[in-house]
Amino acid sequence: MDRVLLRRDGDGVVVTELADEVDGGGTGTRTELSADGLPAWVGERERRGPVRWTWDDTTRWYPALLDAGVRVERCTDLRLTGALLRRSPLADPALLAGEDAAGWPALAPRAGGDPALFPLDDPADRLDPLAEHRRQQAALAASPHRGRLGLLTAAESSGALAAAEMTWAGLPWRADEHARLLTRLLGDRPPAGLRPPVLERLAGEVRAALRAPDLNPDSPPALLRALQTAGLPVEDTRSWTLERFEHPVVPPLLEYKRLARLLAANGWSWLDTWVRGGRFRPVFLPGGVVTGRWASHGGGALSVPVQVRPAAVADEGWALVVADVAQLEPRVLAGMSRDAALAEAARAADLYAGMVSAGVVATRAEAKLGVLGALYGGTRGESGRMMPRLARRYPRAIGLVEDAARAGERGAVVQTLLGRGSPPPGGEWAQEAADLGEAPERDGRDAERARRAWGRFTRNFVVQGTGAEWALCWIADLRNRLWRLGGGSLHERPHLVFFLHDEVVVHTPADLADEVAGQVRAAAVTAGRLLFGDFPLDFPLDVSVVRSWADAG
DNA sequence: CCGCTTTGCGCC
DNA sequence: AAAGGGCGCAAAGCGG
Repeated sequence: MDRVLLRRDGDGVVVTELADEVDGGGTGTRTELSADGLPAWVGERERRGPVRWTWDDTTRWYPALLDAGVRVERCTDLRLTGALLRRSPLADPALLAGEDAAGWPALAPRAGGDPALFPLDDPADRLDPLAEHRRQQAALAASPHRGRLGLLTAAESSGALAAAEMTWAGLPWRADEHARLLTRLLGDRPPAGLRPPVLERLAGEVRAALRAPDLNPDSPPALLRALQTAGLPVEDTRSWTLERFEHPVVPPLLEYKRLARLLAANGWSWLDTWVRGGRFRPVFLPGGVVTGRWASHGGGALSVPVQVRPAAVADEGWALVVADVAQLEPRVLAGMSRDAALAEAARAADLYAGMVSAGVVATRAEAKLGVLGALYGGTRGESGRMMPRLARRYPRAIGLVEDAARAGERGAVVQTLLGRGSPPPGGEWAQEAADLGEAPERDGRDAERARRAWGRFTRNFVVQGTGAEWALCWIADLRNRLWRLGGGSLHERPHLVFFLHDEVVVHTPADLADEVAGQVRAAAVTAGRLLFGDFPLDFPLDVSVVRSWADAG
């Protein structure tokens, strides 16, 4: 595989052919290009044969290439792979140290919006991508688990390409459908600063039921006081708290909260801000979550409510292929722990049903509670009562998450199957996480509680993180399969438009939709093999071919 | 007035 | 005895 390094140099670009071997280390042909000339050069080189483009950060290079109609097959995103290697217990930190090494972890992705290829004073320009590449190759080569880390870094980089392409293509979004939906639920769009009619009516009902004529139901403290004055013994105003009470205020208040949430999160101003030219274009941030899940920026992409999904509609003559994995995390746990009994339950399309038929638990609900408790560290109530039974029937799986929890409690770092390391306790991420939670530790009990909380985090980390690795492999393989299905440029072929942890949406010409569905399944099989080899484990998908996202599932 | 924190809720 | 993971976002509240 040829490897070509790109780096900015003043107003231009320096392109260097690299030898892929570490020791070879030599650099070959060096070409200088203008920024304008880059896309054509990349496109031509890509057509000539397989290349792994090596650059500091995909968000700094790829959007401009896509705008110019150039799609690349593979890359190394040094920002992302460096972050992986520097935190991985499978890589030697000494090999990653160097003069400009400190700048790499600090490098932030470019959050889009700014189409300029070369912004002024980019901190990335003070970094040396060739030196960083050599450090990373050395760390990979010296790792006792070179294969796993190599797969992980390749998958992470593919994810960066997929993420950029998804933002570029956008999720098809019918603003007219969305507006119709809002009007149906909320009434006509009000002038700025006023409530829509339906909310105004519900607010009136809430005020009447609480005998609080001036109440602003959007203010939690005011609402709490009004509820308490009306005799409701509540300590907060959450919906699930209110649900427990029979009081005339509850139905209109719950309805008010539901609709106020819709207005605030996905109302008319969301539409104005985030939908342009029939597309919703969130920015996806691969590796944005410590576990390896993606984060997102803009428009709340990772929590598009079911309520507004009717507005995601394929173009005329096109279809959406929506696919999600059933119970990804318990299946991944079965694979990484090589727990044959849990894998056997996972043979069924519904893992929880598989547990029932194996006689482990009596009902599906119990199975789900027990499994979620094992993944999250829930030990209270019914979830906790299931644990001994699960531990007896699935000793390897439960043992793996228990070990991860104990490791976290004693301050050790844990890792995913492919070697992503958990953040160290007491480190930056841990501080932020703790700050969001409780007050500083004051005594032994608080310290003990914090240790347990960290154990729950590391317990979940190994499973959530390995699940994210499966999903990365899935979309990386799917991305290439989709490219081979069609012809023309990216937006003329079937292409990914959305990804959410264990779910993908593909926008495709309608006549290719069934083929796309097949490729989505084939990619899932590939992902399972890449992570778990020939360990017998199913990842059943729920795949729908639909016009609107709302019709999936 | 701004910027940060808190609250609550959407997704997995 | 108690013990539920990860995010993003908007509005209200609060302090400077």
